[in-house]
Amino acid sequence: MARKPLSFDPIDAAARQWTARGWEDATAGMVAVTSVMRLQQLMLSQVDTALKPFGLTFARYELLMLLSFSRTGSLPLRVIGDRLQVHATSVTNLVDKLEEQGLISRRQHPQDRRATLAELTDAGNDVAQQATKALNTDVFADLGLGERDLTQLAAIGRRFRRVAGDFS
Amino acid sequence: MARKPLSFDPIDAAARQWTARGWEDATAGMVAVTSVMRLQQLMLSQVDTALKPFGLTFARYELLMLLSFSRTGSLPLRVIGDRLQVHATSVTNLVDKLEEQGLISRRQHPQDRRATLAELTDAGNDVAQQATKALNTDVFADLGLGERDLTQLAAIGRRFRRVAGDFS
DNA sequence: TCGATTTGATCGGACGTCCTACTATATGAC
DNA sequence: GTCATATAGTAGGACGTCCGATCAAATCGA
Repeated sequence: MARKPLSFDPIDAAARQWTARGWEDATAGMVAVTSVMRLQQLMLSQVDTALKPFGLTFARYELLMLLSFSRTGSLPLRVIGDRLQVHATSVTNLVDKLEEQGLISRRQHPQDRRATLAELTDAGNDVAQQATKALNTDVFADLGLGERDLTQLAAIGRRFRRVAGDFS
Repeated sequence: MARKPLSFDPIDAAARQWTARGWEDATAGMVAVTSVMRLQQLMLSQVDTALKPFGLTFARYELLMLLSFSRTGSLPLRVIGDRLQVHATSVTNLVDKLEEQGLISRRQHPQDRRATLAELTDAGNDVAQQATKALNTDVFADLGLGERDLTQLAAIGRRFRRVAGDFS
């Protein structure tokens, strides 16, 4: 798990290069983007590790939870893609895998014959609940950041997502 | 490019579900992780779009810039992996592609016969400089976040990366 | 009503990431 | 000096993401 830490902050090193070359008006943006890239990598790694015993990845877990939050335990693939903010082909891919695992099943949409519903199976529901428990205690409940950092991170993220057109 | 925005914030919706089910001690962490995932997706998309005219992705661009910042324009693959915080196989993969594009070349390490150096070519250096210009003006200089948000994001990211063991 | 357009889902391909396994070389211990 | 261990890089495979193209079904417009 643990690779040996560097003796310096690589992003800070990049920032110094940026400034030294006269790109100071872009330095803050470069640092922000690079930081988010690394944060995602680290967080995803922690999450996937916690999910591994259940045969899940974060992407599959999110799909499962989305279904478990829905009224009927089923949603059209199109809606899943919208909510999860991923491409339609990614949804097809995830649904294929989860269906192989027996955690969801595909059904015909009653009205629209083009559409397909993904429906949670009993096994899928069980796994989702257990995985949530593990994820909450092993990762989400203690990320290593203070309450204040978490709040600010959420707020900044929300602003960026709104500006980027995720929601209005 | 623009998918139609949702009428609500999907992460906020998830947060309400979390709290409603009594997982409030994990809600803030879940929101932080999910936000970072989405931020990364959005930022990477913007960056890759800006880089596309140069035949580059962000991963390849970072490798190029790392070399351009080095004294000799060349680094052992191992060092590249450490700095970029990616797996050795990812480095091999990136170096393969960049070498095919003629932007870098592989060389023998003078001392260690196991090791390989990646060296920037003249073409690689040119592309890196042009790509940086585009990236700085098109993306980094105006992310859509305020100065304050950028600073806080960098600070929070730095704390998390340190706790996660990236550097000391 | 009937043709044109849009929409839902899938296939094939590219990309970057990780992991395990493997080879070759270097280093350390005795 | 020799053997055991650690390190550098690569091969093969899995995963999730995206894009472009495709096909069928729904919807819109004249």
